[in-house]
Amino acid sequence: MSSSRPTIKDIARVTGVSVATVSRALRDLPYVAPETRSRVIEAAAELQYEAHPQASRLVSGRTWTIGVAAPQFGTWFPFRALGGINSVFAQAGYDVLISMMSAPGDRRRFLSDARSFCRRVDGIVLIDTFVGVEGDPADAFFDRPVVAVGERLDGASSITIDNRSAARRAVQHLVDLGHARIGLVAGPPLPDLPTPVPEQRRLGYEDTLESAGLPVDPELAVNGEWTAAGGAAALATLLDRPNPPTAVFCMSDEMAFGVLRAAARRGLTVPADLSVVGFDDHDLADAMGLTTMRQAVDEMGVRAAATVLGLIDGDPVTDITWDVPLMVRETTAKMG
Amino acid sequence: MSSSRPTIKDIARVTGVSVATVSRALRDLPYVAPETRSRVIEAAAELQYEAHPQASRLVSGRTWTIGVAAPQFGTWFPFRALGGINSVFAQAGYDVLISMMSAPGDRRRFLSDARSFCRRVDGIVLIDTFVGVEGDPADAFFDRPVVAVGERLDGASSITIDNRSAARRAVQHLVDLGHARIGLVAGPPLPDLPTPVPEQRRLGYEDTLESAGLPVDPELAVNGEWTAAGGAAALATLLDRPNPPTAVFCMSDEMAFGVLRAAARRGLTVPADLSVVGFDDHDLADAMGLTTMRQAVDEMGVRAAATVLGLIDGDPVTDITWDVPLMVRETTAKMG
DNA sequence: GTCCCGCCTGTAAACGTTTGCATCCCTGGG
DNA sequence: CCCAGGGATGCAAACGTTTACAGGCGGGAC
Repeated sequence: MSSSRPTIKDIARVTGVSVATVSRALRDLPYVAPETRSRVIEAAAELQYEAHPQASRLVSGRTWTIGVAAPQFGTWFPFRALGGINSVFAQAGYDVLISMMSAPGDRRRFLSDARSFCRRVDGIVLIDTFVGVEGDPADAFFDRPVVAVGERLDGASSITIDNRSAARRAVQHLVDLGHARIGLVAGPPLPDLPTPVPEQRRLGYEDTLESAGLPVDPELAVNGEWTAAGGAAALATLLDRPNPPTAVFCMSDEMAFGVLRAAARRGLTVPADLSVVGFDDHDLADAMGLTTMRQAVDEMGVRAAATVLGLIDGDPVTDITWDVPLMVRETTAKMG
Repeated sequence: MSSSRPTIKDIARVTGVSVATVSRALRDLPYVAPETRSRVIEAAAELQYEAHPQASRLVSGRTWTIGVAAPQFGTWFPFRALGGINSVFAQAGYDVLISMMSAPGDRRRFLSDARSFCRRVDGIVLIDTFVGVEGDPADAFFDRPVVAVGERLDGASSITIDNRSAARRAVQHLVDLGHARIGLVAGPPLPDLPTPVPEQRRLGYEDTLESAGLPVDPELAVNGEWTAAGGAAALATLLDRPNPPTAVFCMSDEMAFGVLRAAARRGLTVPADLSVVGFDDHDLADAMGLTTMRQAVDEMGVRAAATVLGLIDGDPVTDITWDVPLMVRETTAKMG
């Protein structure tokens, strides 16, 4: 009784009104006399009263919490998105509960526990979880409003980019500079994460070559890991080909960084000897002078969060396609 | 009644026992007949029953949630730590609630709302929040077990590194290679985040110079932002000095990346013309060949999480100092 | 002077668990 | 044969809110 936190009853006793009135006064509900309300608010401030979250959640059903599911590949993309997402929810008074998928099997586990996850949250943001690829709509997994970032999902709002078109434009940039032998540093399909992204980016690459009348040479496309080391290894492979490329398109900036380094080690100057374009606009891309396709991940996160709040308020489901502009910097130049 | 989730009462009705027995059976408490227990478990599985989190939290006081507070400077450090932290808690059946501090003022707000944050969690992990610098112990803010990563905090367990000693060893490495003019690319104090880290690293830098009998030349120490661009700008400044350094120690890897790029632009070869050592062991450090001081952030996160779980179980408060080994790679070489 | 209606307030029933306590039954020891 | 004791179970009271419902009170319309 001494040190424990004050309850709504304490406020009621102190102010001489009922708990119902206190509850109404504190939540700005109508039908409370102005003078009563201010007395209650004052007493609550005095006693440093705060409603017990679990109690109010139990009865009202609102958890004032949003769940965010994110993969842990790379560290860059999901965290940036999380930053944007968090800022909106913090502002709106929501807590953010995260479910990170790091180990293999985590994704499956998340999906099978999805309904239990839903009970703790009022809405859900999915980052690159590719829930829809199995063909089920959102409500097969979730009974809360859902926004998917990175994929379309039936029954959920979505924020996506057009990977194919973006890749097309990246490669077109190289074509426009006069390059005819353009390599592809591709990321492999991810184990445990059925993403169509690598395939889309590859298709975009091929689209542009074909429309430019250039041959699609399988020798010029190599898979590396989705890391800088993978990019470096991939470039090494490309440069060992009998007829190496004069430019490369990398499916991610991290791979592009590896490519830049591997090129330097081989004594090649970028962009004089080799043009490089990446994908993402990684935090370091600007400082590295990397030409790349810009995904404004934090802004996408902000938008995703706002969309969830809208869904909770009854807004209809929407699909948003995000613009991915080409950022020309210093790793691409006219063919020699 | 039709579509809503089953409650403990439904299980009780189906199995013909009381709700109390169901509750005990499902939580592995003693005093339940083996046959009763299995009947209950079976029925629960059949109906896909799961206890309502808010209800059980309300009465038991356990939230089965851990709060993690992290700054958003850089994107690398806190997210890596979060990965490690999350893996442990997921394993242990805890949810993870995050409180990211991105905007100026967020830190103060977090601290003033700390008690309210506590009500939602059973324990707290603080990443580089520097709560202790004001001189108050942990229980001035929190009434839950706390583990601080990156600082010591009275009344809380902690996982820290010795920044001064690590910086000393980084610079000693350069001294050992024969360098006599060693630059410092320092990060500035962070607005809104009273961290002693930059000062400690600077002191370590000076320690080594002094013990090596080298002058501490203020011309050789410059502040850049804690970014690659900041590092690049800092190096440019250093190289414009009348008597430029032959080696630099950078307070972070991101700054070091900027330094590497700025060096290349100036036509300097690393490490032939300039040795560079960083601090952190950023995800890209290995691929970039950067010599650096390794902070195994994910492992620190794992340890921090395990420590919180220990505190919840009644373990005593402990302070752990993490080892920061020098990773010699390809950006440092013998002088001349 | 009534009546009606709308503002304000209180009473009490949820919400779905956990848990202290009482009860019942069965077994084994005296 | 009785009684102590402990395992198994049920009853009911919490936990701290929100909210449906029922009044009470006052003022304006008639």
